[in-house]
Amino acid sequence: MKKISEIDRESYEPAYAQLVKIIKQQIASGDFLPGSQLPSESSLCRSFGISPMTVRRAINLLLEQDIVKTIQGRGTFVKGLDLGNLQFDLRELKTLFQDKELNRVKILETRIVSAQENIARKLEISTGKRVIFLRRLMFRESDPLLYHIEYLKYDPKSPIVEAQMDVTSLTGLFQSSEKSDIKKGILTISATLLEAQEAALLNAKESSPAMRLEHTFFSFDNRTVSFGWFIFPAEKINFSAKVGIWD
Amino acid sequence: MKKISEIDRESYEPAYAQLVKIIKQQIASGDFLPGSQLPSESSLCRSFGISPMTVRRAINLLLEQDIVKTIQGRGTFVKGLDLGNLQFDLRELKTLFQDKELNRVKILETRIVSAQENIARKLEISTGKRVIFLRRLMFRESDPLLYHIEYLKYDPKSPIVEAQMDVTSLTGLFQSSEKSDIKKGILTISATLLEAQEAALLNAKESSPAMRLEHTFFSFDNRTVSFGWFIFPAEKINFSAKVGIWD
DNA sequence: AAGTGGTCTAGACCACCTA
DNA sequence: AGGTGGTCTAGACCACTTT
Repeated sequence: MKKISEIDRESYEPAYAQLVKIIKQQIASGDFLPGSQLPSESSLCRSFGISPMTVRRAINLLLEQDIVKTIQGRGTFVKGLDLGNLQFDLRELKTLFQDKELNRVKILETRIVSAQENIARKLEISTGKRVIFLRRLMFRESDPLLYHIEYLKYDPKSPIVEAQMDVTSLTGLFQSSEKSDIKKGILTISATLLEAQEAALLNAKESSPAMRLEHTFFSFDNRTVSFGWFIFPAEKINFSAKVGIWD
Repeated sequence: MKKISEIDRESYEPAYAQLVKIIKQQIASGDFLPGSQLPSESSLCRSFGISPMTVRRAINLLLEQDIVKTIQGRGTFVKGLDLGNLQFDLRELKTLFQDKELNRVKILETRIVSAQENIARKLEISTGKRVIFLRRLMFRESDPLLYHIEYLKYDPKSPIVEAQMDVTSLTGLFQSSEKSDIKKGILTISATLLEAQEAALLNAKESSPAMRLEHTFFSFDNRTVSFGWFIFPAEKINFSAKVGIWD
């Protein structure tokens, strides 16, 4: 039960974080192979001179990172790779919206239209009702990158329309926007081909591959307030994810 | 400082999980709007009759779920939606590989070839060196769904080749595979068009949209062991993600 | 000075598994 | 019975922000 490494109590880095690092490093260097059992929690307490709660917290973090799995009464074991838990995030998109100066959003069209059948169904209203129709184009250094189409529910009785439009604005969505009227949303990503109009706007070839990110947003009373989709050419952006132990 | 709800100490559900539910429910029902401040941790301790560590754990979970943000010395605040932290997972793919009986994997080709320049660069070997070339097709109920191409580094001196092939098998990757030789991997998802051969195999039309999931895997000594990609027609699969508070 | 989040302790008790 | 993970306590101390 030798200590490979020790917790530095003077460090600004919390003990649990240090323990996470140590264990990850030991796994990465092959001290513990996938499938093998880690030292028990009480053993780790003794080895590192820290209390059970601190060890537990470190283990919980390793669990979240999908590096380890626990079986009550048996022990803690090193996991192998598992693509099923792979997660792609949209940080790349987020960074695009960070710098407001460099990246502008151009509103191509905004008007009130009668909802067609498919839109009405998505917004949970009756066909023909009025909805707000939006078309936006977003640039990265004057290069068109993202085309956005959105249908917003229009309620003249409670005209929070401007607030909705602000909230649903691109910059608002990709920053941590406070005070929004939106409680939840569901997004779906898929592959598609650029139509003529889209290709022209995005400065790309017609029928070339593109990613389509469809969204539906709901208000705090669980009613649909917005439906739409983003289109971006495949060669201009893509998403990456890492699995396993990266250091 | 009225209690809206209480912790049930008889429940099998841990106190911290119950507190998470209660706070989420209160936010979802509009008791705390985005931007507003939550009761302090000590206040929550008193209100619910639980200890600081238990409250802390609940807050940490809300932080992970991106529902709340904390500022030391100021308080805990409700966050609005933030698509920047949106995460897509491949659970849908994973479930496909769960039932081994229904979904079979057909190996179309497996042979040793000389590495072309681009493959050699990916595998960090010199051009012309021998690599293992694999082509697989995966079915969902006799419907071709996934086409997989992979190049494996071939090292005759330490012929762990079979182990590698097993590890890199589709079923192995999407289940929680123990004892793999792979330490980490990086995946990139993008949109593409089906080429003639791909379309024929996948029972789809040529030049129709498809998702491409490229992967590179590394061994425990940080050397590249595998490079390849999955192709699946857009209409047969897509990925969803939820944001905000869903219950 | 008082209130806030953040870390940590040194035990306790429970549920589960193996022997 | 003894070891394992899992939860929880009732305090302590610290860093930070506001008053």
